[in-house]
Amino acid sequence: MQSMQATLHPTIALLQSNSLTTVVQHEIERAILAGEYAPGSKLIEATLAHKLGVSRGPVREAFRMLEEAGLLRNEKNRGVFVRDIPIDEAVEIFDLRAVMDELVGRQLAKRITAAQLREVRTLVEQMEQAVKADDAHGYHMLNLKFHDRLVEMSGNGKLTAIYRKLIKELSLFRRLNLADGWLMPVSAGEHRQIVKAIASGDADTAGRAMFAHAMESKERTIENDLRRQERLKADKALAAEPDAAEGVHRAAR
Amino acid sequence: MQSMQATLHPTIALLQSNSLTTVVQHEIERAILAGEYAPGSKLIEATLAHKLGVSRGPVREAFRMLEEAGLLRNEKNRGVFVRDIPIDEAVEIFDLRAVMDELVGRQLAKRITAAQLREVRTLVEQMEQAVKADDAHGYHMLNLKFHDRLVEMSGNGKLTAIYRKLIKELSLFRRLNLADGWLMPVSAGEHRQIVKAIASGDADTAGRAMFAHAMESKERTIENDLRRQERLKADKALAAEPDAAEGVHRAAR
DNA sequence: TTTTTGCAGATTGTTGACAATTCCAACGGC
DNA sequence: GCCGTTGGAATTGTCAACAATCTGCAAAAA
Repeated sequence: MQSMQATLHPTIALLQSNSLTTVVQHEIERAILAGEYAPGSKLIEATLAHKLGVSRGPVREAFRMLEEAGLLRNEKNRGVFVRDIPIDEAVEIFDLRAVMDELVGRQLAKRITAAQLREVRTLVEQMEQAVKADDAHGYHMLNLKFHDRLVEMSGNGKLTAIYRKLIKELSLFRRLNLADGWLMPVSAGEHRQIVKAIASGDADTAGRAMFAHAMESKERTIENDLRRQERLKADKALAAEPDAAEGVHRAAR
Repeated sequence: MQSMQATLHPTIALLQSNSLTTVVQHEIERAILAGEYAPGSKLIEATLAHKLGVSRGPVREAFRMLEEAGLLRNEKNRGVFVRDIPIDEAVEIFDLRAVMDELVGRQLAKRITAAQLREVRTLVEQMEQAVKADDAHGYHMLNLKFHDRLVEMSGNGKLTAIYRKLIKELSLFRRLNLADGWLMPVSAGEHRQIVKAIASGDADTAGRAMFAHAMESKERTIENDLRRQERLKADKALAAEPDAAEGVHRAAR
């Protein structure tokens, strides 16, 4: 009798365990992380409900979940908005991630298996190929996967869950996106060091390598944001005096 | 004009920013943390809605939030239950908390103010008085406050939020409650050391002190759980052979 | 011109009704 | 006695309607 459960068609099994609320939640989360809704933009219950072919109830419940997950912000009687992470919060997240990564490194140095080591080495090689091919997007994806796998391999489920939550929130920090074309080779070199330290079995060294790597990307992000702020200020000054520098190509709006 | 906002009566301001969902969420959370709903017990939408004088909608939305917050667990078509944290997850949380506390210690060593130092010293003294008075409950409350204040003083909002979330989940680890009458004096001594290390301004020492303290309570919890498991097993063995040891006073059921 | 007031449309907050599912106990066949 | 079945009760999932609130604009007042 119970064995029939296993033979059910995948689609049916999906509808059996997922309520509409869950489906809606995942779809909205996917869309947000894919950048289909920009940070700060407003989500309208009725519109989404109609688009997904459900009533407003499940949409509202999904909103409450995503709100608690840190992806949406709710203003009573005004609506829900995609959250926009300010630079200060991003920095806080980086500090937190650093100590979490340090723990990951320490744990992995002690308990990583040969198969897992092969897997992360493959990822590092793929990243180095992406650097050679100047494929920033591919590199970014591999980088995310590399760190996600390391955290998962640490064996601490709670840590994994919180790490992923933080990464999702970080992706709402707009200014991050344009930062990664920068110093791919440096980051790639650090990855090789990390794997080496973990493979050596030295917990302290592995922890330090992970911590340092996280702090590096924090510093890179801060610098990049400063540059960005300055460029924006300069842009504004130009807009205030439109008679000067007519031929300069500027961003639209 | 805008200054009027600030002069609003507190009650009005409360109703203005809190929807029914929010109120219900906080009430259920309070009840859970106060132990009014035991871990594993089921919460019925209609019952709660009636008790709080609202319809099921807000209750369901509050459920989704508390689910995401890790206090409730949802089984489709079967209902929501107060989560019961298994020992393995509790251990994971302790490891996480340890590295977070280490970060707190490092940050505080650098940036704690004189006023803040006075405040935590007062808390330590109050804890020592609780030890003398053999007031386990008072000690427990002060201990929670002591650590919460330290985390908050670290100035990292994200860390504070996650720390509090973890503490709430830990409180659902039933077996914890009976563990604290144990070694209050030891724990109290460690607190004094922590404050001393922070006051000295040495980041490494302060971090280590915080880390070590967290690990100590982890070990204490594990030991206590082992003892508990054994006692339970012995109890079961007795129940299986009811003819032996008739006069022994045993827990009901 | 500037500010205020009033209204209409859009959107969110809340509710009660209905559909789908699970639970449980009584029943009957083996 | 044991197992599967079959009702009905309890509970959750979903929906559509209504109430409350906000937004933007246009007309009126200063």
